Amino acid sequence: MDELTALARDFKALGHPARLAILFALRGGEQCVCHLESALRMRQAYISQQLAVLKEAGIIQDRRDGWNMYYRVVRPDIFTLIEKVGGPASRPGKSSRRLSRARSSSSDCPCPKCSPDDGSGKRLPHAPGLQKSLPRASV
Amino acid sequence: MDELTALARDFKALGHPARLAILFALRGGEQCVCHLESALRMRQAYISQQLAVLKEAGIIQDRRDGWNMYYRVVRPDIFTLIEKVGGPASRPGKSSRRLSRARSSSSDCPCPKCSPDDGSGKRLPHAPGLQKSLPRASV
DNA sequence: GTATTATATTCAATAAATTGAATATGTTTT
DNA sequence: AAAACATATTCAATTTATTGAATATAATAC
Repeated sequence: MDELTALARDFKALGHPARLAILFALRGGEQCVCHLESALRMRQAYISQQLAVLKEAGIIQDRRDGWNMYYRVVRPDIFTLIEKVGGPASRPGKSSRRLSRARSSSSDCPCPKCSPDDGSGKRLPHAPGLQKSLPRASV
Repeated sequence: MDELTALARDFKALGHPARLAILFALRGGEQCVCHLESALRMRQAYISQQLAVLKEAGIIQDRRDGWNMYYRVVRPDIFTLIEKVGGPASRPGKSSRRLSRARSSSSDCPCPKCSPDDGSGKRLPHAPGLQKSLPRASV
């Protein structure tokens, strides 16, 4: 690929507020999706989509551990980069709630990293997930 | 505007190979559009469009001098930035000719900066520019 | 096995970016 | 004034990004 095109592709991957918010959330190290869901107050599917973009761009990588997928930034220069453009850019928690809500609070992430086994193993079971695969219109 | 959104907007402006090529061409200082046209081998209208995007993003500013518009980068941090991500990124002339051709060669820019008065004032007059404003369909 | 949990993918509708072509605007020259 | 020049804008067609909703997949618990 053209060198300028490759560079432009990097910038394009960074050119989205939700993706930047995710990257800021990953500053301290790897995090699972459910943690991002809690911390950023975005829907799970939406986060997964944006993570896929960042992964495709080679900025992050993932790792599975049981139920959880942990994502991490594999190009630390990205952070020095972000600070370069934005000036301070050092308060990840201040992401506004423009994006749709998901989990109720930031302390709501059930992954072993965020809640290192508090004894009460059960967490609010939600509506039984019956998922009948209804056939789609043929066109 | 949201801080992340503002930052994302900056990155988005950089997320295009033609705009990066323009920025590289402006590294040495201000240049007129006709110079960019020659140096980058892109059509004039196309360059103007991309310049407008960069200007809108606050990355460049312009200055008129007689016939010519001179553009300059008003945020030098942009360059340190570009080198950060792309690695070397130091040969602006290597831009591939994926984009349509315009002037015949790089030594073809007629602005006073590039051709500081060579005496032979005349340069290839092209077809007489008759521009009848034909009315457009009403919808 | 089934149910549950965490995450990913697909679909679809809309919005925005890309880019060539045509034309308009502003400046200088004559 | 008109002509020539440098640059900007508009239009339109196409492609790509965005994003909510629904559903699928993979791992674990039972």
